[in-house]
Amino acid sequence: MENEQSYKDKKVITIGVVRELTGLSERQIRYYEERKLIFPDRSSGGSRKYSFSDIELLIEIANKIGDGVQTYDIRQEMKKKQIEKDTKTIRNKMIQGQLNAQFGIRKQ
Amino acid sequence: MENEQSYKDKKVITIGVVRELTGLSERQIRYYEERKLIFPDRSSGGSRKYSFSDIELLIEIANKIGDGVQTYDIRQEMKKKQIEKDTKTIRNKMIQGQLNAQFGIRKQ
DNA sequence: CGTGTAAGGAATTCTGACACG
DNA sequence: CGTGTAAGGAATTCTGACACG
Repeated sequence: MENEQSYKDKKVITIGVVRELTGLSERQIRYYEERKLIFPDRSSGGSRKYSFSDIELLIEIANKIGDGVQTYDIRQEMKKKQIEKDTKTIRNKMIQGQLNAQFGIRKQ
Repeated sequence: MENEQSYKDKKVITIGVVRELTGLSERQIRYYEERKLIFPDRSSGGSRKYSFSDIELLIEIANKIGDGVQTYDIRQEMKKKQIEKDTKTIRNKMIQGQLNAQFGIRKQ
């Protein structure tokens, strides 16, 4: 659950390769970043670095735009999903905290 | 067994990122290719592209060189390993062929 | 709104060679 | 043998802007 994901989420891919892998133009890829849909890392020189996850996300974004969804709405969707995810994480942490406090049970 | 590996073995990483990830110099990385220890893809423009597997292999190579092993000997080791692997693959295929011929058993 | 494009510059990468040892 | 380096050039990427609609 750590080593597997380390490949998928590691931001190491330059925009040219992303262009090839997604079929999108660099203009499109940069624009989606401008609209806060995607968040590449930067090299020391300023080049964008993407992960495989980012590439999958870009393809989803492009599909939605192809369906007529606007970037603003895509962003709202993503925010909502993120909140759901965070909520679950917090709930789990609270339950874990309760268990620890009462029984000292701890996940390995 | 296909999608997981597709990330690890996909050659999408430029030499600069490989340098950062391995701590090796570009000179070293290119030299190991010259000695036939590593085989990056090339972009249309000629830039080298490496996979995460390549990065792991580069680290192994560098460790061996640090131990005093010469590139030629590392190459022999790698060849030997590859032959063992191929032998196993061929043996499996032959067994599979026998089973198919006699019983029509087929792997899904 | 989402995308194409030309512009100019900076960062990245490439090859072949000389150097050291 | 394995690696550093300076050299010159080519490929890659960056930003800000104009255009269309």
